[in-house]
Amino acid sequence: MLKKTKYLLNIVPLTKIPLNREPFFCYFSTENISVGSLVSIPFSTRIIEGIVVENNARTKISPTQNLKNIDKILEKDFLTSQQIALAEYLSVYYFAPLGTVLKNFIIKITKAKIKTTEKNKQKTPNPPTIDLTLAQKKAVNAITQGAEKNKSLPYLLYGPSGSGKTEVYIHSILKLKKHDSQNQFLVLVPEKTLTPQAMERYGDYFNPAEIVLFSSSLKNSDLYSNWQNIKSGKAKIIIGTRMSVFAPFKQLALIIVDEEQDMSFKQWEKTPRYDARTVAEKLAKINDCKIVFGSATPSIASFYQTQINKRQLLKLPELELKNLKKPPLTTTIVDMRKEHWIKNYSCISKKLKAEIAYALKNGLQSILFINRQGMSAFSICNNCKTVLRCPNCDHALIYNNFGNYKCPSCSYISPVIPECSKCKKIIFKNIGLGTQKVEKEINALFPAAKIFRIDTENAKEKDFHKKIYQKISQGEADIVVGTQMITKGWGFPKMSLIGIIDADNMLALPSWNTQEKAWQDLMQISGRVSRPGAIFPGTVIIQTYHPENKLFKSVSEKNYINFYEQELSDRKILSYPPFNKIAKLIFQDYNKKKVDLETEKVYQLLIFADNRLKVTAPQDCFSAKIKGKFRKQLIIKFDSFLEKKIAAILGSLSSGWIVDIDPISII
DNA sequence: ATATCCCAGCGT
DNA sequence: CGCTGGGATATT
Repeated sequence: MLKKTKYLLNIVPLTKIPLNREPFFCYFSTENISVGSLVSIPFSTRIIEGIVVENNARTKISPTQNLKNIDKILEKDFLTSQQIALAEYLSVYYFAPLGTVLKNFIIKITKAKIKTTEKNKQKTPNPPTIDLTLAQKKAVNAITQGAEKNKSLPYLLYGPSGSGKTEVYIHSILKLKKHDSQNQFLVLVPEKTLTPQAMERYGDYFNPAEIVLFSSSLKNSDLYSNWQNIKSGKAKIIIGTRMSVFAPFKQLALIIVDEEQDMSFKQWEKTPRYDARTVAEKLAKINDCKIVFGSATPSIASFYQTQINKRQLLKLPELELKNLKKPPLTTTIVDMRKEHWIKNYSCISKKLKAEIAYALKNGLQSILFINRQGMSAFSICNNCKTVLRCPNCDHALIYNNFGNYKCPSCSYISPVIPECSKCKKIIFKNIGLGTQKVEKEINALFPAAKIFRIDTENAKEKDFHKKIYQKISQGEADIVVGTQMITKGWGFPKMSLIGIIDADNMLALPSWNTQEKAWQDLMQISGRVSRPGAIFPGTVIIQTYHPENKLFKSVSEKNYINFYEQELSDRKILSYPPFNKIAKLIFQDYNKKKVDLETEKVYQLLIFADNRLKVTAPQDCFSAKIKGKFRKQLIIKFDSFLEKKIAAILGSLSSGWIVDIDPISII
């Protein structure tokens, strides 16, 4: 009689396990289940999910110890070995528990209905016949050269908007697809760009059945069926947001990171705080495939890589198509200090007012960009000058037109007549600008103009974007006043003027990459009036109280290299990336004293660990209190040779700490 | 998630 | 001395 064989499995439970412990646990199973399988296991008093990371495991646990049996097999071969390798990399690099990381690779299994749209998908692609320019051909050749040996460096495809980067992507894919029809291609795009229009472009060249989207905005069932199609190899072109790096690729041949400079590739709100660009590069290594980063305004980090020969630069000149010539774009910097000399105290300069008037007269449209919603930045007590703050978050409250004050951080709304926390008086003065204030001023200046205001305040309505888009393109708006939201994607043929009302506001927050962010935003906004196919010359007016800032000069000249070199030298002086790495450590707790003690303790620990380590003393976070929790942070700047020392400390931090590697901001 | 362990703080 | 509540800790 055969003795019933028991197999040992090492399994990572999909839950938070402290970093300084082994992430897996050992279980018995009657079946030798393959690595990557999804199982359920008894864990303490509950049943949870886990991923098998080793089978036939030898365990250090003595035979006398009672190991539990796994509960059941949920799905064999759920994750590929490449996915597990990638998860392990993320866990180490970002100091995130492996179980938490693996959760990101799990797609909720739903009974995906067989799509009846299958018939729809039979439409055959209809590739336009376009002759690639010499530069485009060169880029395609570089990217696809030596399809069998993939030891090539990552590429940076650098070309202005309208230089034909997408054609390079598509033709590279076509070529590699021809080389091996089983090849898969990942196109990573920023969150805001993942639209049906983005897919149409690819739909012209590829059979729609082999293109899938991958993003959290998809319905669960769609996401799961796309996930399965990627896994089976049926899906060849995967277009998706940052989370797509976690997809179960079968035979990945090329990764494209489009709009590489976009900050939405970094997940900063929750663990793992990963950067899809960093992860994609690792993904390319693991899958032995090629990777291309594309941008019109590359990130400093990426361009620096080309300078130290870690990335290969491919340049595309502006396309000069006969009937799609870009109209000229003039960028003017307006010194707002001079407006005061001519007794203009409005937030609209004389120059901007004249340009708006000109646009109105000629039936053209304008955008006024202001980086803040509401009527003002903050409000102070008329009597004692105390700033009106949120009781939960300590954040300055923002006045809105309804007479009450709103917390931008936790959605607290004050009574219509709040009182000063200090002197109990009820009169407040609004300081600074907001969308509502600008809207009001414009209304006063141009009472006949049709004005649209776009900010998170009114964007909550369903299909708001679609409606607004339609209204603007039908000419129902003369002037659009808006925040960040208006910067992406849109292009209207009659849009000819952009006014940046308060450019200084973009530089107000002191972070290591504030200038880069402002540069990108300004370039992005300018792009709204200088699109190929636009009919009228574009005008950009930048209003500032600091016209001497070199950033504005680079922007008005559209000189990336100028900006890059200036910024790089500034960063070198301050030991910021790309010369050093940054880690942001935040500790939060309801008890303020505990926060003070804990942050000070870790601060001491860090500075005693190595005196070459640059650590800032504990400081209040930009939002010193969020939802009742007090927050303090430490910023570490470190060279890669100190990584091990840092790792030892970061790995042993108590719960309550948030670790953000390569943070998007240090405030 | 939750049972359990640990210990400060307190009452007898 | 024991009881209790809260926080930290371990979970195979």
